[in-house]
Amino acid sequence: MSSRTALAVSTVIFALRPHRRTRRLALWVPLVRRIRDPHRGLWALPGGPLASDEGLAASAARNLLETTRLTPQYLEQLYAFGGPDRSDSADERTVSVVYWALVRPEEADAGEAGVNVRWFVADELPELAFDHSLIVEYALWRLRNKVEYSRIAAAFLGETFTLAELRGVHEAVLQRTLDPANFRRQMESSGRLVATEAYRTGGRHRPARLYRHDQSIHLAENGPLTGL
Amino acid sequence: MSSRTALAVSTVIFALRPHRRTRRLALWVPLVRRIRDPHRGLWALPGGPLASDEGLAASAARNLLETTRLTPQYLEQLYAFGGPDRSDSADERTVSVVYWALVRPEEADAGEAGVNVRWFVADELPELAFDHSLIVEYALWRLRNKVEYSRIAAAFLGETFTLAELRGVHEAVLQRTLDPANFRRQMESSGRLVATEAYRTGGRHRPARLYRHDQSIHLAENGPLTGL
DNA sequence: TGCACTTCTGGTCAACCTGAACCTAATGTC
DNA sequence: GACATTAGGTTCAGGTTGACCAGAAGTGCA
Repeated sequence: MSSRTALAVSTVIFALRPHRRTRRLALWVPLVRRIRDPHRGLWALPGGPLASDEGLAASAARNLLETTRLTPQYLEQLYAFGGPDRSDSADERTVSVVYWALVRPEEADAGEAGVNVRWFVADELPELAFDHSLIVEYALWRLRNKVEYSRIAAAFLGETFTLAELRGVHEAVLQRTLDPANFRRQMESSGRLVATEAYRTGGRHRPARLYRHDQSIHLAENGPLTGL
Repeated sequence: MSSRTALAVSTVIFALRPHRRTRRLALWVPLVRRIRDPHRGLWALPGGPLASDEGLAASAARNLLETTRLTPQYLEQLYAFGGPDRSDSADERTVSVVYWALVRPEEADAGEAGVNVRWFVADELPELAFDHSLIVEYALWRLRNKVEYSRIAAAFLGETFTLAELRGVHEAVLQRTLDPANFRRQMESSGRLVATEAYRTGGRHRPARLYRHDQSIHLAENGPLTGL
């Protein structure tokens, strides 16, 4: 009854890199090892208290930078978790505003530095602190839904890319193979792609045309909140 | 820099009632007149500080009950707003976790009592306090999106209803007319409806069969968060 | 009683979308 | 130059969608 309520911001960060065993693209998530009770020693989402003069999204981006040295290509609010049971300690309850972010693989490599930070494959996580397992599960659900009707897959890729590369992102996120011809038809008719005159050569096969995304289209459509 | 951060929970409450002029179904929203600065006299979303021992959703439901005497048929988190600029006063910043709720019209009538509470048609709102106009706009956007792929329209109706009544809800939310025959076909093939043996008589036309929703299907699919 | 009127309900049709299969094009390798 | 491999394009069947039509079954009125 007399408990205080603390406000924290955490972030689920996704990167796309080959799985260690299968070499196929998989989603990776960086976690931070807790160095104090409760849940000391368990892995948790990067996050921290909200600075008094910054916005929620800014706090997520700052914390992401501090813990993983990364800047997100895409950042969106996921959910605010505030059950009275998820307390840090007996006399303090924490409400967490959680964001989810997408970063490029090159960036993810550069971010390996942090000593208490380690990257995990998103579907092979260890036991996490607090309710963070549920949070990651929900973030994965949102990502898998959103990749189908937005162009957020672009956040995993560079400026230009082949349709096979873009398809690889979708396949890794959705965890199923997609028909190349049908995928091409869908992407071409979506109007989100712009064909360039460049080609990706070097493979032992016909070169693939490079595309880029139409920059005038937002990564994801969030209605009236698009600007935030 | 030295400002404190307060945590509040607000709710955008939707009911469906005939428009005062056109007599057509429209979305209504209850607002509360502010009795203190800042924005004294302006209308604002019902809400209040989070009690220390309750969950976020519970706080929204309690506040909804206190200000409008209503219990929601549907309640879902909308977004957490926390820009550093939306402060109540110079030295205190407020982070608002906003929910949106759907209530039945009968309930909405009973809720007229509150003296500083008034219902407005959702697209004809006056100037609102803080960033509440944006919040309502976003809630409307979410509602209009969600009504197309979930069965939340049921929250506006009673236990049983005719297809015309259900179509009326969709038309009012989406603000466009729908073909009765095609709407029927879609609803029937969705598997969400169960036909009853009762009919609605009394109109000067052929009686309409009454349907009810399949209770085993959730109002809205929220993935891993369905239980919360 | 019979007719007008209204909405319910079931159906058709063309356009579009989707998944699946197949074919040709263009490169590197041997 | 033959071959393996992936890019890129076409076709076909099945399902879905919007537009429209017509009979069914009530109420109200002559």
